[in-house]
Amino acid sequence: MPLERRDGIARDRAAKDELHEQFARVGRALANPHRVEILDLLAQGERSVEVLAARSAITIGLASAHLQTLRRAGLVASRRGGTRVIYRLAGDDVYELLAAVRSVATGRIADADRAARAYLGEPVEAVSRAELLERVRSGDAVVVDLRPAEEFEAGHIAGAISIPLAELEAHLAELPAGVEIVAYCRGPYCALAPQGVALLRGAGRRARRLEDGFPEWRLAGLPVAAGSRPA
Amino acid sequence: MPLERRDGIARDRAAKDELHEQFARVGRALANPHRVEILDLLAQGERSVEVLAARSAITIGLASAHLQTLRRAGLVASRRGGTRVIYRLAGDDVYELLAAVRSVATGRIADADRAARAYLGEPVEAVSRAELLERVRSGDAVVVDLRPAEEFEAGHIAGAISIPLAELEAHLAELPAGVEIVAYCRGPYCALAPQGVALLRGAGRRARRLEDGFPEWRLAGLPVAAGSRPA
DNA sequence: CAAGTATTCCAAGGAATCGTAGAATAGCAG
DNA sequence: CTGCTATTCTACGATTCCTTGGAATACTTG
Repeated sequence: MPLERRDGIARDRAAKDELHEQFARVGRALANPHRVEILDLLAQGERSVEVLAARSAITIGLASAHLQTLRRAGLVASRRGGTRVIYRLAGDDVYELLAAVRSVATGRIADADRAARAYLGEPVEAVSRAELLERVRSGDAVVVDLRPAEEFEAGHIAGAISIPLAELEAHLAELPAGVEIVAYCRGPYCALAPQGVALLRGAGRRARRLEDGFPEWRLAGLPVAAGSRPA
Repeated sequence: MPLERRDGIARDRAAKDELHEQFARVGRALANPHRVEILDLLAQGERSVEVLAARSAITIGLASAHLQTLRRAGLVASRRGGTRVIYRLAGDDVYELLAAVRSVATGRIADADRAARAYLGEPVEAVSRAELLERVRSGDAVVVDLRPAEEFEAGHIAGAISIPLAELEAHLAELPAGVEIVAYCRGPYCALAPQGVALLRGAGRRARRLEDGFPEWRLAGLPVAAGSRPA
């Protein structure tokens, strides 16, 4: 084989290796459980390092380090907001990537499916986005956002009311009787909605969860709202 | 805070950590450049360890180890075929995951975009799948599969002819003059089609590449064929 | 400009991963 | 049953990643 040709192939291989190395950088960013959890949290809206650390139960220093790993991989971006640094997902494609990872995991790894069932409980019938949209229009259902208040404020399904799961029991009386309650939270792997539905049913209410969560609703282009919750 | 409540939260956190750990297993599988390349090769069709090792320029032992990492993560499956072990992608969702990783990488990491351009050359206008379908029906174009013969045999666009890139120059005369030549290969990050198009244009032919590659064509539900190429 | 605080940086130990080389295994073919 | 070959297993050093604790930095706010 002539030298020129061999050089061409070697150059090709080096460029190909470099490209795959770059792809693997994204894989490495997804290779740590804390980073996956942080991405899930950021899908609800932008957050400071401090809040992310608290919600994912790690130290601030560790959260900062993971956030910078994510930033180097292009998955998150940041801005300064007053005295703190606010991180956000770099784009909708990042959430779609996260969704693909979780879907493959639960669909293809038996242990992952088991872990999901252990955390979420056995899957129950969910309300589709289309059905919910219709029933809200006809006043046939009330939509409850079970996430922490700050996540509701950063963005929520238009017309939903905010009742963080911890406060749900105390606010049962505020929920109208007669109509079905549809609860939602962060996404398909968030335990708030299943737990809320179980609590509501235990209290004798008709309740179901919405399929998936707020990020999927927003990405579907359905009506959303933002801002503080009414007193 | 009552003990019962704290226990509940602690149990929750353990279950949540375990779930995120499972998600991260998939991320770890994508965290190595050789594994990414192997997935790209397997998207063309099932392959033995030996062939995968040769095509990705690594030793057999290393290929075997990576394949088992991928299998533990649920991304590939294997069967025994005669004297060899044949690996395949575990499902179409795995290719979609790979596509999401590569798309985020090139879209969000400047170095990755640079590496893609270095390997593939500057992007040129591609033929859409819909357009190609139409022009093949009207006999207005000829479709050339530039991948190695074995990948063509494992599955190709219906009506395409197989001319591996290395043989393209020698088979120029077989390509009809007058009609445009549409070349395709493994996917959007495969260099065969860009190189083939450059060669054809250098020989005075009208040539463009198909957008993406064979896996995307198949996943779009468009007509495919399999089997050895005509002599 | 000074004080306060959120975040980042740094150092270090321990764990996991990577790639190589060679031995061991498994299953087909004769 | 025996030989052959593709694949897997094992052991190892080198490298990278993870986490912690504390020091350093940067920026806002008054």
